[in-house]
Amino acid sequence: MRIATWNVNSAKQRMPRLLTWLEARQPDVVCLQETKLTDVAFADLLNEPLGDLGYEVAHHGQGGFNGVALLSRVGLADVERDFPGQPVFRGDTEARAISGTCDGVRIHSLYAPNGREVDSDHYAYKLEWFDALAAAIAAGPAAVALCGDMNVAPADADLFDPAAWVGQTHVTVRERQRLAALGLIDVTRVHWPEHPRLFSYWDYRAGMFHQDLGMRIDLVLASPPVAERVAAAWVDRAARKGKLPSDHAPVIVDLDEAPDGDIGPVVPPPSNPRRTGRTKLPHALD
DNA sequence: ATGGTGGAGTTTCCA
Repeated sequence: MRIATWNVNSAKQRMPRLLTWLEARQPDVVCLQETKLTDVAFADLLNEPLGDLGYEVAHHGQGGFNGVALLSRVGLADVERDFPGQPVFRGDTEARAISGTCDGVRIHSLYAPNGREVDSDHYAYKLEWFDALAAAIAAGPAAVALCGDMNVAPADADLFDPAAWVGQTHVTVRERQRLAALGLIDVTRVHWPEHPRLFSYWDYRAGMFHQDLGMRIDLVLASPPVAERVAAAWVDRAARKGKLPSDHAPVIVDLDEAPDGDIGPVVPPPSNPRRTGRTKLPHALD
């Protein structure tokens, strides 16, 4: 099963690219963020072309800002908008979370609050949002993947220059603690433990992408039953190139088949690490 | 030149 997550920065502006990219990459499950559309507008624009590509679609949007979607061609069950305990900002529950079960995995498409300035009301909201998310995930299914724009760079290695972020959001200890407290595995980093430029976001301004001055804030965070199935995990930088790109690149993760629980009593071959149960994966979140 | 881009939606806010 191929899972992808992409902050498209307006599904309307990105529609031609999105459809071309889906055909090229053939993801089975797609998490989108910053659609910036209402549910009606998203459906009017995309339900037909996405249906033609074989996807079931669930969208949660408010128009203008935020907006998340979940596409699946391997089943899309028990769709939930928001998550239990999700905080409000200035009275509004923002459209930042949608989840569904796809081929046995609970998939969350998430757009974390930006935080704006450290210690602003938006920053406090961001921390509360992560706290509530952690509680909701802990109470949910064991096989889970959080996919999306988490607006936190897990480590300094996820920044082109850590000095450029001193005093700014996305890198503070409190934000990184919230990310780590989710207790999940950052599967892209696990598969590229030493990669110095595993960025997923580059500011539109000042030629940042062309100089590869970016940061990694788009993540797939998986629980052990999912993480141990990861065969590949990468950032699709090509999708950031060319005309009218999003400022984010997609992250793509391939999962091996789930272990089959219906083949009778199994004595797992001890030489196969996939069957010996997960003990430890390197480079979990700091 | 006192800025750099892009998307929202009206005029400035947001990222």
